[in-house]
Amino acid sequence: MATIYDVARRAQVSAATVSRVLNGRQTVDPLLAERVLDAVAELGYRRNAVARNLRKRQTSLWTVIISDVQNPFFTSLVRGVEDVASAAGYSVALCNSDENPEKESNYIAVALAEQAAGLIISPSSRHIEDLNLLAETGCPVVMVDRELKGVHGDSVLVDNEHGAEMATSHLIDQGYQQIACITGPRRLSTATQRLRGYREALRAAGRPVDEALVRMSNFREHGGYKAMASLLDEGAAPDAVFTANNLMTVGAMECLAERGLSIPGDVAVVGFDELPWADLVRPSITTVAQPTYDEGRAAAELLAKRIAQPDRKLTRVTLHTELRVRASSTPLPRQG
Amino acid sequence: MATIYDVARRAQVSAATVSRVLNGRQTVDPLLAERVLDAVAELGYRRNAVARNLRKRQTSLWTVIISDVQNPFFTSLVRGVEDVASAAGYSVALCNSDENPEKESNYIAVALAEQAAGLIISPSSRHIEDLNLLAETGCPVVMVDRELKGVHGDSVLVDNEHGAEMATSHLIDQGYQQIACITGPRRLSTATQRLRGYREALRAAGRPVDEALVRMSNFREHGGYKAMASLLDEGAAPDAVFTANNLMTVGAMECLAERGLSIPGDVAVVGFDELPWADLVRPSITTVAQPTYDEGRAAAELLAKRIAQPDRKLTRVTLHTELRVRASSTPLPRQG
DNA sequence: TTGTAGGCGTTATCAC
DNA sequence: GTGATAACGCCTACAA
Repeated sequence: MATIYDVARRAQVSAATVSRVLNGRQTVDPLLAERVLDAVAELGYRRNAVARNLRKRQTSLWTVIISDVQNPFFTSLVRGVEDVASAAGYSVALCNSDENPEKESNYIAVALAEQAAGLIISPSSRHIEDLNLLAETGCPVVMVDRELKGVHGDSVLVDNEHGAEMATSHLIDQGYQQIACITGPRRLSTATQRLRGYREALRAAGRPVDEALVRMSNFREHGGYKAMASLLDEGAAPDAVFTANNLMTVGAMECLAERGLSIPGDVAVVGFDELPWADLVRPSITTVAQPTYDEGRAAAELLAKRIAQPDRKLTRVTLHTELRVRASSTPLPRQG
Repeated sequence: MATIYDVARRAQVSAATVSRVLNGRQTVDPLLAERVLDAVAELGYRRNAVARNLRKRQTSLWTVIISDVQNPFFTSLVRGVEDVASAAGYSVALCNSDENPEKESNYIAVALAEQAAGLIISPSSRHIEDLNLLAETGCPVVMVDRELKGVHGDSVLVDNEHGAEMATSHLIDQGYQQIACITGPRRLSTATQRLRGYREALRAAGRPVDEALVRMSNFREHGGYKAMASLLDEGAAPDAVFTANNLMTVGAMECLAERGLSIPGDVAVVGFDELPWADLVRPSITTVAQPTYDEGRAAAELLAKRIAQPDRKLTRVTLHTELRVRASSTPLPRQG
């Protein structure tokens, strides 16, 4: 590979001049600039980003750590991040923690070692210290989807509690009596907030909260399946269920189908998060929809702003969810 | 941030010794090693990967460029890559070209500038020269899913033609007469190979290939929708359709549903690629399934091998597809 | 405006 | 086995 010195020699200027031409900040004699550009083209010179990063002590790479690449919620979010990032001149490296604390920790370490310019993360565990270390060394951290108290960073969330309340109230309004809830692991703010919304809705309607109707699972498809099975097997006899994320909704529905239970005839279903191709699934599923793409955009915008002004006040953006009523929770109008 | 010199000073050794301890290749007096490790812990020292990469002239980062993060086919593939990569001590940075040649080109340039240790790509355009440049500078390239002739690199493919043939023959066997085909853009090998398999199956059955029944679209959901609409509107009157990827299958089905056409009663459907949650979709869809996860693994294994032995013979791995017959192509057993 | 020179943090090559 | 010392390729005071 040609270096800046090779270019300099060929253009008969100093390496400094080459650097200046390439970075375009300072004024350079047009004649020299042209010679440099010619030499660059002739040699096929490409700047070594590693050397540049070492010298400048910073990269133009953002690290994005999401907790599940296979969940369409996150991939849509990533699209939002990418669009903003590339408009702002950054590249995005996506990492998949797979809800695995060890992998997450690993990727945080890589971001630190590689001097990432910024990190956007949907935390799947409580690596508060690691994240703060990152922030201290000048790599701003933005949390998305999930909150992690004690981390010095901006965050983008949705009104989880409100969304869960809407979902549950809707089931109450539809006349269901034994409404179950399948939520995620206690360590994740989304899981606990959605559970809180469920409880709040019951309380507001004067209903008791029956703990036998609540399951904490793992936000994965199989987790939803197992939780649903456990609800049915242990005699809680739900006539409706609120599932706190999209993959668990799928799992729960598979469990119901396997047992020959009809939706919503035997058990009604409302899920948090949209499912892609919702229109191909029968029955179509009532969901609490999040603005996933916009969450990604918002996170990226916060990151870009913080890089520009490191001492900016910490901000927390909350976006809104929306209840989309479909067939899985509306028993009356029987389809022909 | 502490540097290696800070550690050296604290441990009262030279920087070289610290480096040796950290890299563990050479033998170091256990006493000194312990002092070094203590100093590392006390200072919270973390090695600067950028400096290390500059000096070693190589990274431990793999770049993976896929053409659509939102397509579950690719996310599953990425999981395969990740598992092998992390076992081999590499980190994976995922980039989404979004079937956009410009974005792709950009990410290739980044991989080059950042001195990636290797690149796995599902090419969405014909940047043959860029990829060869990469390969020449010591960053091996592995192509996956799609073939790009003239690129110096290994590749992992599936038997696209055979899969398409199975799909089409199956429709013929089921008695369909007017079998349409919706495939992807001509520049992608997957699109042309699957089209070829479709034609081959018709020919083998002694059927004419009616070009009015063929559409080349873009491998996206909306593309499948439009192609299906065009088939219906322009009077080709298909009674079955073979769609050459998963997203277009969804689009085509949506189009059929919108027009009140039943599947498979009015039009049968067989799609290439599995759909996630295929069991929730009604009717369930007959597909040509690919071993997506294994494709990722295979690509990663080829990359690891090539890094170990740069002069290894170029190899091309072909994995097998499998026809999974479901309800969308089997008219007879009417479901109650 | 241009060139010289030093350093970003590591690792590799020498002597010792 | 250990310690100086010189790169790796680039950017940026500073001097000219």
